[in-house]
Amino acid sequence: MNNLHLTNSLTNKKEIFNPINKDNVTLYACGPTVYDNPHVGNARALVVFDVLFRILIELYGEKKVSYVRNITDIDDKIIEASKIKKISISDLTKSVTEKFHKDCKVLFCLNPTKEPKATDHVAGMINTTNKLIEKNAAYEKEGHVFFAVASFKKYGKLSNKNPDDLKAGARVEVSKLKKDPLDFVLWKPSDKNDPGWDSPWGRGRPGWHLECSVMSEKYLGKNFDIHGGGLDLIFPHHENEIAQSCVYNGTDKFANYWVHNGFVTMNKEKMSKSLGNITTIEDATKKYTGQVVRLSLLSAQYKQPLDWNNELLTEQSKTLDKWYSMYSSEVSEKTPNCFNDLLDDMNTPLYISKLHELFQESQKGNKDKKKEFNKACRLIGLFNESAEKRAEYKKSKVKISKDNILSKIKDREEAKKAGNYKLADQIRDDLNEEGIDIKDEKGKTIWNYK
RNA sequence: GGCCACGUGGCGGAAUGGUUACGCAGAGGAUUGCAAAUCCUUUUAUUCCAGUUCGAUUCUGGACGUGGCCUCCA
Repeated sequence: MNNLHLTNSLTNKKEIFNPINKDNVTLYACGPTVYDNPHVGNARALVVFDVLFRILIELYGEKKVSYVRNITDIDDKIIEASKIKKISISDLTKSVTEKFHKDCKVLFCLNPTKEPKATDHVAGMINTTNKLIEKNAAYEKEGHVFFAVASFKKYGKLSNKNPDDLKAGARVEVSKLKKDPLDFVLWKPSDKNDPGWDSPWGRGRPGWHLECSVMSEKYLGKNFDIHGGGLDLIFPHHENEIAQSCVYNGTDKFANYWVHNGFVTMNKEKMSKSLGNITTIEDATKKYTGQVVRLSLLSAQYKQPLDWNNELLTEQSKTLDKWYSMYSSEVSEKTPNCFNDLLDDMNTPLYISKLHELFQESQKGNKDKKKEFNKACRLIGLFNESAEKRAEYKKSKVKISKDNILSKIKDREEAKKAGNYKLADQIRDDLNEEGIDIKDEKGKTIWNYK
């Protein structure tokens, strides 16, 4: 397989990826709503699309891929959170955005080409809303503007839903202002104290789906290659994006490929804020390293569910420890053979199995394989910190001082010489407790931070 | 209720119409003062039923089970 294949949610089939323009391959991924600290579920989407970005870069070249990931900094959840936390909206969004950026860095995600904010694009959203009204695809009612779903015939194609079923199964109270229960809001009025912008329909703020349509068009064009996000965004978010963009653009083509990642689960249940079963990225990367979290997130194929638990993390942590013994700054220039496994719908587990093979061969002294191993690790965002830096990180978790360690090791060596193995073993056990790994190799004591 | 995904060894997790995934754990061996690390060898699996087929874990149908979407969510 030398072509990239992706499962397209539009068709539910694995398809060969053909970009519209090989000199500018375009990827849009839904970014965070900055109202609370990002959790491991958010991290999965982040890492999955980072890997896709890296694959595209490897295939088409760094300068020929445009990756846009938005930041949603206006939303009802943000307003609510700022009231609960009693801090201003701008302080809240600023601090959460900072935290998000920190998490991205810890997870070794590349910076997207562009990271637009919703609040910088309100004018564009008003403009789009106006056009949709002109086209009779939207209507104003008491300061609200709704998109009329009936104006888009293909509504429901992405999420595999037919509008009649949706109406029948409606579980939410429908606003009386809507002509059709499926219609969704493009613009809504803001209370005096809530953030708002002046518009032809009064002071208000945009609905959620509109920003992605406006920003993707601005930075990637009316028709672009890949749109990604979590499985839970398919309906209604992405369905609504498609509807409003297609009607606005007067086409039936928006993103050509829709890629959706599966959920992170806890005890088989979706990790989500509303269920309260979340682990923040900050906590996860504190306890383990960012790389361990990253490798764990890639241990299942992106569409499959991924259960988050200690066993997973400790296993990946062990793997990375092992692998780091073959860390090298000498990296092969060639694309490794196993890259093909990534091309096959990002089959990261299969790719990782090849990393194990390459590791074994490099350990046996095969220098080419070692270079290839190092290249292959970097390709999915591993080995981004040197072995020394990683050791430093581990050192920070150990309380005992280096001098103390060295002196204890000296004591142990003397005890060994004297044949006092009981004492020597005791010292080794003690150091082990402190987080120091001791091994005797060829008569020498080798020690490492665990 | 509608729609979707999934069900592989002790665990995680790929693949495949007939041949070892891989990792962790377990067992045996080499090595070691004993360990650790490493290396070698090795045990264990395709939810159930029916069909198609020379042959199905893989394709088709059904049953059961799990999870998800239908409301904010990555």
